[in-house]
Amino acid sequence: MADLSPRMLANVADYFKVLSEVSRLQILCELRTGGKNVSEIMQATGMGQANLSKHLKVLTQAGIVSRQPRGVNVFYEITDPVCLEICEIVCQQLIAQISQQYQQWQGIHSLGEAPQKAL
Amino acid sequence: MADLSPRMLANVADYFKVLSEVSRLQILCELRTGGKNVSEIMQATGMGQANLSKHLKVLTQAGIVSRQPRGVNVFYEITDPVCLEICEIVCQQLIAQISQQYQQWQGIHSLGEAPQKAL
DNA sequence: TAACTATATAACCATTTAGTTATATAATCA
DNA sequence: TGATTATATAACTAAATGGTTATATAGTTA
Repeated sequence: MADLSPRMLANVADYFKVLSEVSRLQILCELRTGGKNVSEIMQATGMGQANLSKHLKVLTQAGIVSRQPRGVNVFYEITDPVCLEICEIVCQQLIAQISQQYQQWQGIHSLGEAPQKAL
Repeated sequence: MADLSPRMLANVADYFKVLSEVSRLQILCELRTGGKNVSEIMQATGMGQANLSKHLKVLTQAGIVSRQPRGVNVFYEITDPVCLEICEIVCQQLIAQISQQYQQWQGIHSLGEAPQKAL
């Protein structure tokens, strides 16, 4: 954290809040491989139309995706690669946590028992 | 995002949710330079005692900080450097966004006007 | 053991927000 | 222009959550 002003902390918190909903992460997952219009995202995620529209608005206002009307459709695209970057980092961190917990569990249960069995 | 299972998405969302509150970011800021006990964090942040205790529980359960009772006091410490790493990345991203917006604004307002004045 | 201090928890309130339903807007086509 | 389709918005409900106050717990000291 380069800047520690309350203002900056609030902005960082807001950014994380946008990424703290499964529905919005789903949308970003679908857009990873390229932009899509609303109907395509709706079909891919199975979300309701109004709900999807609201989440897309949140992502757009956060500057994470861009909105481009194209005739009848509206095309959304990820404009902030950082969001995917930090998702990736968090994924790896969570996997590391779980792996670490398992190793601790294994260590506890191998005391005096047959440790090779678990492998 | 390496894994895209709904389970993993939910875990990622939960991780971001922990970081999506100013109070918890404040706590992490205070712990950046080293562990502190509750009283020290309370004084540094000005948070209420019960409120602080709840936030520390959330951070602990997320595996981001560790809890170590030491006599009467309880010592908290960051155990997950990834949380600071991604905060830093988001900070830089937000600064880049604002800088970019300013340059766009500047571009618009320099059309036909004296562009050097703004500098 | 009693008093004191540090921390955690319970109960409560107010606010926020995700999802749904219904409606509005805007573009296309007949 | 009217009908149709795609997207956005308004209104509402239910659930989650941050902050506060009061109380409980646990370690320390007299």
